[in-house]
Amino acid sequence: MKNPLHNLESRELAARLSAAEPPAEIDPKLDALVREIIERVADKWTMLVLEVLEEHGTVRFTRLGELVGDISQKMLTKTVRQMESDGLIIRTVHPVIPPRVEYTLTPLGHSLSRAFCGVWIWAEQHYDEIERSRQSFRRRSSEEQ
Amino acid sequence: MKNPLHNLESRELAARLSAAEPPAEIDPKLDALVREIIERVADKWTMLVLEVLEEHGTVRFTRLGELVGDISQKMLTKTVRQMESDGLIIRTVHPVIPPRVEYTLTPLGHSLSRAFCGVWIWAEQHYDEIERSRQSFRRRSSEEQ
DNA sequence: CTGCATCCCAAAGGATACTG
DNA sequence: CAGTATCCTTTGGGATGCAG
Repeated sequence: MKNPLHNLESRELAARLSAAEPPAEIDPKLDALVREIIERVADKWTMLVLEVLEEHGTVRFTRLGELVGDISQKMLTKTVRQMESDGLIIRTVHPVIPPRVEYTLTPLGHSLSRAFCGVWIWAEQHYDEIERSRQSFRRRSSEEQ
Repeated sequence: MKNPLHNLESRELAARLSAAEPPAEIDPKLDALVREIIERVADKWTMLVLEVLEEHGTVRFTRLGELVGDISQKMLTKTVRQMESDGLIIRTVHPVIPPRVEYTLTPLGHSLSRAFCGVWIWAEQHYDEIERSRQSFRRRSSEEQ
């Protein structure tokens, strides 16, 4: 029992067995898997790397870091390893000195990029609305004494 | 200078001024704003709460926690406060005892939900592909001695 | 150049107790 | 019920040094 909010099972269960709510239309295992993916993928560095590779194609390690922005090399390494493991990017090592390692999106990575594209557009369209909302929220918060 | 990967400005700048690369088509300030939104919004708890509210409409605090899953009440509070500040949800307090606080998506929240919908679908369609990719990655990693 | 290893600090997040 | 406050542990993530 990890979730402290989950201490009402009997009541919940009874309500669920008796009541209006349909008996859960989704497979809980699949749901957990999908959630795990969402949690993994809803990560700022992952999304930023994805975006950079979508825009610039094949990119080397250091250049990738520059394009992403304020990311440490440690986080960059970690992020690309994870993305490689998930099949989002391929990592090509050219056995030369100095080493040359290139990263590029896989078809799976491109498909995620397209899926996430809607969120970028949304952010561009609504950032000012969010900004205003934050200001009014701060105002409301401060004026309640 | 926050990014240790950024120590090549002079070369970079020269290359940028001289070369093939178009002189940056985007306003850096706006880019920073959009990135901040993405970083904020590409958060697992935010996305899960968004999804729950999209599916269940108006929901009370405790019920929201149950539906989201393994979230502590501390994180739930923090997440909904932030989402309220960003204008994604509205929080309605009914002055009764025991207190009744209800959360529901704003139009802005719904629009983000729709934008992020593509990622959910992507996750459902590709989770098995990711799973297989991870397994083969682990295999490749372990067999290189 | 592209990392990995290490140390270290700050932020995320859980557990528990308490309040209106 | 819906939080806030506190304490504590875990993780994220930067800095630095070193290796192939």
